[in-house]
Amino acid sequence: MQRHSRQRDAILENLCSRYDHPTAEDLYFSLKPKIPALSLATVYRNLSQLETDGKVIRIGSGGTARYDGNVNLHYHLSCLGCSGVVDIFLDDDCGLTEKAEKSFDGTIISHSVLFTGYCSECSKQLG
Amino acid sequence: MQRHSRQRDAILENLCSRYDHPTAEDLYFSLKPKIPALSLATVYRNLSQLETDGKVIRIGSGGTARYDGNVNLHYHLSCLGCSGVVDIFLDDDCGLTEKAEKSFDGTIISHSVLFTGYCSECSKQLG
DNA sequence: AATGATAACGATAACGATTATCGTTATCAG
DNA sequence: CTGATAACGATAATCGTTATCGTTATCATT
Repeated sequence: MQRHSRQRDAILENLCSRYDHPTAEDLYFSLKPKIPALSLATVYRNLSQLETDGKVIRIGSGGTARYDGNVNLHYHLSCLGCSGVVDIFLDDDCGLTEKAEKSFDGTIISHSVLFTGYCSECSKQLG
Repeated sequence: MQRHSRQRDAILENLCSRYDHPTAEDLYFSLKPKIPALSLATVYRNLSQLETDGKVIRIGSGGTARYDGNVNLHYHLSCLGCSGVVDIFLDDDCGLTEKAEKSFDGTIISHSVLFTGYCSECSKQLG
């Protein structure tokens, strides 16, 4: 039985109001002023719970995990310059799931695409 | 100046001869009998070197990284049942890179697709 | 073949992100 | 209002990975 919690509300609300794919620690420091008693463990706990509830997406781009409050189908680019993550919106999923299901014998539930390269700003700086 | 090393050869050879996407530790234990003095640090060191040399692919599916000696374009499925990783071969990349380049202002170097679901064996068991 | 510079090694300490523990607090059905 | 317990905060523990450091192996140059 899942109970209501102010902390979980605040975490989800904060995450959904931003588009910079914060880490658990980013969220922690962002919420600390509003909820001084907040613990980092609580942020991790709730992020993983929100993920299993399908309300949040974890982007496991190596080292530190980042989170996204937008659960609609879209992809990400991990920038080699600033090591940030930016959204990549395509019109469709290119039929990736159907093609994959034809080529193998198991069950596909979801998929994620992670591009590697340089974001708009870092691209300009490199010329 | 990169020097030759028996350990690196053995790691690459072992990785390329198998299709189970082993972790660094898997490779370590697999090679230990043949090279008793091998250190786990050496395995990590060489895997990351082989990765930057483009001879190996790191699959950063959350927790523990797995490695793939097949550097040709193909994708992976992370099985929710056995938590293994299996290959997904598609005929093409569905034009993913071109579509993404049109929809955003930066530079794309590569991409990876990770499907989530159940492998052939785990699918059958679930019926 | 011997030499010397240094890349790579092995062992292990350090690191950092995440998870587990545990006593306390907040939620909520009865 | 009350009791059961989900969730909390603080912090210790875990675990994959990286850094350190003294030693060894590689290899271009004698």
